[in-house]
Amino acid sequence: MAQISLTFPDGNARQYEAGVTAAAVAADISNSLAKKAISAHVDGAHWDLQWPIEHDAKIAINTMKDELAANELVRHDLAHIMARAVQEIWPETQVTIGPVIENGWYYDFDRAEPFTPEDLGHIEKKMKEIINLRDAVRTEIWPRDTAVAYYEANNEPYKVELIEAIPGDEPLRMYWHGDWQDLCRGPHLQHTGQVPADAFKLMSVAGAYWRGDSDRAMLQRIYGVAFTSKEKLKAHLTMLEEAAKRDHRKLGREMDLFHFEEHAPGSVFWHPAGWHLFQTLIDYMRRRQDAVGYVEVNTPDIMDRALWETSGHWFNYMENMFLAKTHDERDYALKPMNCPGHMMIYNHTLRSYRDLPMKISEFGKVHRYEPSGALHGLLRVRSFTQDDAHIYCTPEQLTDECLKVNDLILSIYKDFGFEDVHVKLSTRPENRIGSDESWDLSEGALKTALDRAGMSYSIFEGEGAFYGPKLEYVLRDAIGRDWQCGTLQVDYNLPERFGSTYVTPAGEKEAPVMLHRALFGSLERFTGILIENWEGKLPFWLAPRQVVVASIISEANEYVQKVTDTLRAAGIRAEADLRNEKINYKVREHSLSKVPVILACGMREVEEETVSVRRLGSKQSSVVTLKEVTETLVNEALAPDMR
RNA sequence: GCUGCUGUAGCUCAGUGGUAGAGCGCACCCUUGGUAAGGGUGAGGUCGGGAGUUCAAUCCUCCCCAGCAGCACCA
Repeated sequence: MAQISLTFPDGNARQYEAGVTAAAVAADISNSLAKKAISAHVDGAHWDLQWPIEHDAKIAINTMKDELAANELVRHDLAHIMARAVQEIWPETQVTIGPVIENGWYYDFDRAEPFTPEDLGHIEKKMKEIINLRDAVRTEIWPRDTAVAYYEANNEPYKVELIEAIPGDEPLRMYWHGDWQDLCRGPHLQHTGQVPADAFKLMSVAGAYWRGDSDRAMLQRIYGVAFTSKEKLKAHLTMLEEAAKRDHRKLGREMDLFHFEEHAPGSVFWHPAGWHLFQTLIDYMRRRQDAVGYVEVNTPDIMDRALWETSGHWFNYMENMFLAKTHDERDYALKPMNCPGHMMIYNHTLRSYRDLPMKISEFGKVHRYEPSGALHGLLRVRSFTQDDAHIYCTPEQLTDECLKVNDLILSIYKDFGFEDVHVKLSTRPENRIGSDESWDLSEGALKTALDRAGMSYSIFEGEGAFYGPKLEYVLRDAIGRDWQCGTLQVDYNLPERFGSTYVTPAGEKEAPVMLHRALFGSLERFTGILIENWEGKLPFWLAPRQVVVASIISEANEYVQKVTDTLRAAGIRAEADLRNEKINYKVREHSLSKVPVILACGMREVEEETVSVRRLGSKQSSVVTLKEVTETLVNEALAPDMR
């Protein structure tokens, strides 16, 4: 028997016979480790304790204390245990796939009857029974024919399809949790009792397409969350409750920012306060763009079909477009993008290389007929305002311009408190226009710009727009959720389709390259993200209602009005609250609606020409002079780029 | 769009085969109160829309619309 050498994390090595299992290695170290062991890492690969090790390797034995490995195993075993529970309760149910995801797992089932919320309770109970059985987990590698025959005999066509999709040279591994069997890559725990029975919870049932394909069967997916301890589960559930409190749809109502109506699904009715916030964002962006050479334009919302045929939208984007036919049968469409309008402006006169790069911006309201199920508050709407711009430049200027956009976008996100930004590069999709050469060039330009900026990014093959590849800027908010906002796209196609040119130094006409970019992305979405990120407690400069001046007794009303007028004259958004209510009541109400500053005035303040300042989130108040508070607030009201 | 669930007063929700209720909010009155709900009175609803079953539908059935969760799609 050949000998192999296994090196432990502390640098020591031991000799074993080839084919030794990680479990045997653990047992060789100590009995207690053998009991506590859950898996191993062998040369960095997550390794089932039952798998044989054939070669010299680095090895580390994992216990429940190794959080990453433990979570993966617990969640993966729970996926199997849940599938077993479901098949024990409803034997006619077919199983498909059940992967580990962030915080838990899911498993997709095919069953005629829908699972109900009550069913989840029954399944959970059955799962706990299975865990208590402490059934051994074992694994084998099967020949392909045997596996296919087995699943055909058991009427599990989904599994047969899965096997057929696995490359022929890959071994097929089977796992058993007790008598229940599943095709699975592994690794797994040693017995079901290793799963903490009190640290998981089934969360919800939802539809999901087989293999993620909307043309295929709709399965039923059960989601679960699981951790290594009851406390961690509890912490996760608490976090979910916190996230629910931040829901911008709820806060939008409480802060009286906007609402939706069933006759305009996916379109926002902005209330005065919400619209003020929206305009504050536009003012800010307009200043930032003015500072770096953009010019602002405005183009029509409804344009003739012919324009959309030229741009390619009519044939490539039709299902997302709102159409408008007039009584005389002329076909128009509401713009789903601003680019064709900007092409008209670019093309309106002869352009010189001296005009480039030319940066045309527009706060353009676009309409897209999104699938009904996609709508989600402000974050996914059917009519939205883009902080859109198109940069026309020469091929030589392209990379530099991409870099400038990248710099601007990062600087802007920073002003809003977002420093954790991920970039996704989406490359040519199947449904596209333009030559492969132009796609090579545009994808290359984006990659070069990212590399030069030293940005890390992930590539999403085939997810670009139909006219060009795109960078997507994804923001991570205060509670770790990701939101796609800004975008930068390179386009060789539209200038060509619209016959756009510029005159070169040599007097020849050439086609410019075009960049599409949006930094907030959608003002609606960005507003929603800001609300959630700050839990409605917006920074002073963004808060639509900045100050409420509240009287404590009615004798102070005149003074309250004077304070309010003083602040308003200084440019602060202040309101007087002279209602015949107790100060407790006023404080509570304005705190709930997230007004950042409450200034209370009673007779003391009247006599001393002061105000009692209470900041949102603070339980304390401090008395300062009217002059002083005005100066402080005027300073705080400045946007970050004005300071 | 797909699967499941939901739709009752401005908001949050209870309720019933015999045409409706609470709390908050709103209006009015009393109360002038010092930092997260003072008290009283009152006004608000074709029970999402349409059709069907029934002597009778807010409730049961079907269709449509909208919302929620997830999937698919996306800024």
